[in-house]
Amino acid sequence: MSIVLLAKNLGLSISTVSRALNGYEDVSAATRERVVLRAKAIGYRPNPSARRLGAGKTLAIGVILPATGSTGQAVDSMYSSLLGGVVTEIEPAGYHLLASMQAKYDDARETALFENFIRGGWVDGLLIVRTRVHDARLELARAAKMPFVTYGRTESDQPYAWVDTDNEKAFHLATTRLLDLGHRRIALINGPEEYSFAQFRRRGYVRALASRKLKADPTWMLHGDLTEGAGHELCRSLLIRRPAPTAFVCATDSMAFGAIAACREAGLSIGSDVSVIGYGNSSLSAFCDPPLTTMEHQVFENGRYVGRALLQLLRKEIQPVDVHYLEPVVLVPRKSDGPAPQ
Amino acid sequence: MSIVLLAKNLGLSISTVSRALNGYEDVSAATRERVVLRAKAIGYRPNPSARRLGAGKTLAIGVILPATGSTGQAVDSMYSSLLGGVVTEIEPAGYHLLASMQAKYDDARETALFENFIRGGWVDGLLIVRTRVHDARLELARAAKMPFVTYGRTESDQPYAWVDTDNEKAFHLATTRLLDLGHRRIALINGPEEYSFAQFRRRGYVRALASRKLKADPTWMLHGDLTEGAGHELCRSLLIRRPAPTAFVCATDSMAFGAIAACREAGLSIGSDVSVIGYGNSSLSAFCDPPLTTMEHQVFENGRYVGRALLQLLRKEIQPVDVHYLEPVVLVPRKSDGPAPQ
DNA sequence: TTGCTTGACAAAAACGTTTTTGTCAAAAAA
DNA sequence: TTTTTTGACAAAAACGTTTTTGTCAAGCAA
Repeated sequence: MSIVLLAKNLGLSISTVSRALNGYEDVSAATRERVVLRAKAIGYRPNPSARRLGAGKTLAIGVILPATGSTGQAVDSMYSSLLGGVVTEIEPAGYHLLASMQAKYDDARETALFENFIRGGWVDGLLIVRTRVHDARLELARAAKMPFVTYGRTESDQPYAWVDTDNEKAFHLATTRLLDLGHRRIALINGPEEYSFAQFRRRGYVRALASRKLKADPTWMLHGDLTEGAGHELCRSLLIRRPAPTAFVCATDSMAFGAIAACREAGLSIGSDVSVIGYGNSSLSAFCDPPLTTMEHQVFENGRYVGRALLQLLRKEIQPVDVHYLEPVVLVPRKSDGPAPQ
Repeated sequence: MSIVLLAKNLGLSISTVSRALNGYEDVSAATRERVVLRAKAIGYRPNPSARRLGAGKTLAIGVILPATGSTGQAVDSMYSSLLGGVVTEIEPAGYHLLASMQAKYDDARETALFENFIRGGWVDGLLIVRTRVHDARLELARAAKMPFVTYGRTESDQPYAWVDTDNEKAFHLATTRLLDLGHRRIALINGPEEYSFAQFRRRGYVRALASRKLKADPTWMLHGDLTEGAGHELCRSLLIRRPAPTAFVCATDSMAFGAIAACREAGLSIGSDVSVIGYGNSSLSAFCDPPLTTMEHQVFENGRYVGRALLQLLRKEIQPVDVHYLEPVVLVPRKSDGPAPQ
């Protein structure tokens, strides 16, 4: 069922039918309605491939999922929600999400893959996730004149469209909370330092300490991947120091659970001997023992924001500089933290 | 940089260049090599849209992610890994993954979306996830003559390509383990009953009981969504019964964590007063307290299997009937289960 | 020599749209 | 009345490939 048949069926030209369906003004309202009705009646669906070729658009948004973990086989589950939000917004506009994946962290390979993806003409726009402090992907996208939105900020001398969580505020909040509880030996169990979110978090932590005239000890700010295993390992390495920390701020709930495991193994009671704060408000955090004090993070909603921004950028309704959305972060107090032990 | 320019540059016809690049036999080896080299040198990349239109293929595999939860905003994080596996396999073959999403469970809307997706000519093949006992999507895909692989089995009178986990075996294994530990009052905290995996799990559970001449009590086989909240709620409703269960087999680790929370609230000691077994071997399960006895589930690897099967189906190298992969399941013993209390 | 096959390439059609340009009557302005 | 504008549609070009069909010389068999 092509547009040719539909046009024949209506006794109109192909161009009129096409323009009627696409809402152009040089088609009378009566004709437009007739076309739309008949199209629906006989089940006409424009062929996407032809549409793409004709219009020079792919009707797709691309995303390259970063694999994590040493085997490169795990994908951060957060992305499920993020992409869900993006799709929710772009789908009604006729766009789809084209997902690629970077099998394992490897800078040269990633660049090649990314380059091929954007220069190959697969997508009209791009979602760049898990930004690094210096992120080559932005240059590649710009060079290809490909509209993009980053999820997370990065260092760039030109304006770019970003959606991010207020990581600095979040960790300032968490650290301040612990300081208010009387803690003075607070450790930071952070994510990989090449990611910009880790830098923001560290900054929030350092600022909070500084505002109480405390100097952050670099050996108490550790980095690891965002897993229970890393959280466990890093926490253990901190607990054997003397004096040991009395509190831990962790980059993810997963890391916090790992840290809690390490504390328990050391015979410490969570929430009294030692305090742990996570990040993400995972569904589990309310059900573990003790319930985890953590920070709320609306990933799905952020995805929706990203989707809307991308659509507007594609339509040139806005400029990259107009997309600067910093999600506010809320602390969810539960039972994994408490007053500092004497 | 179109194929026209490349052809001109080489002094060859467009058709010869196209056929050379696509490895046809009616191009001499010398010419083919010359074309390939020159294409690389001047950075020629075939335009995907034109390729799709010309060849009548979309070079894309479609998947519709099911949203879960009452708000319809959560996407099961398992899919990140599954899709990661799929992409890993199809990417090198030049295929991409087109992800759509069903915003909220709604049968009519879902069918419409699915129909549009496959009839709209967006994809060459389909991944159907989270199969239901009776799944209308298979009929739709078949009617559209769209190759597909399901992740999970379903009831169908025709052969179809599926990849699934041996849910029945898994729950037989878990239940038998609890029986061997002396438990006689074992409850099943299952997933939503419309999903076929829930049926298989129930079957495994019932069979295990039957093999010890025990009859499964229907009121001890409960269904809920795959969250901590549901696990918590269901477990609590079971614990107030007299006699109460001494063991729980749960459909996911998340549900198990919820169940554990409920047991703890009831003052029960996990692993001695009461036993809980989860499913999925989530990264957390090794780090919680007590470490969770659960079942290993290789989602990423299953995704790879799905990807390979889809490619072979598209190339007509195999038939749907040839794709019946049942992932074996392994029980990972930890500390959340133990001998039945006296 | 003649006719048939084969190897290697070229020409042209096809894919199904969108977009640009063209047409022509009716309405409006000069 | 004549010219210009406008409204509504049609014709044709363009998008960049793949696929089908055609060509023609060289090689081979009759």
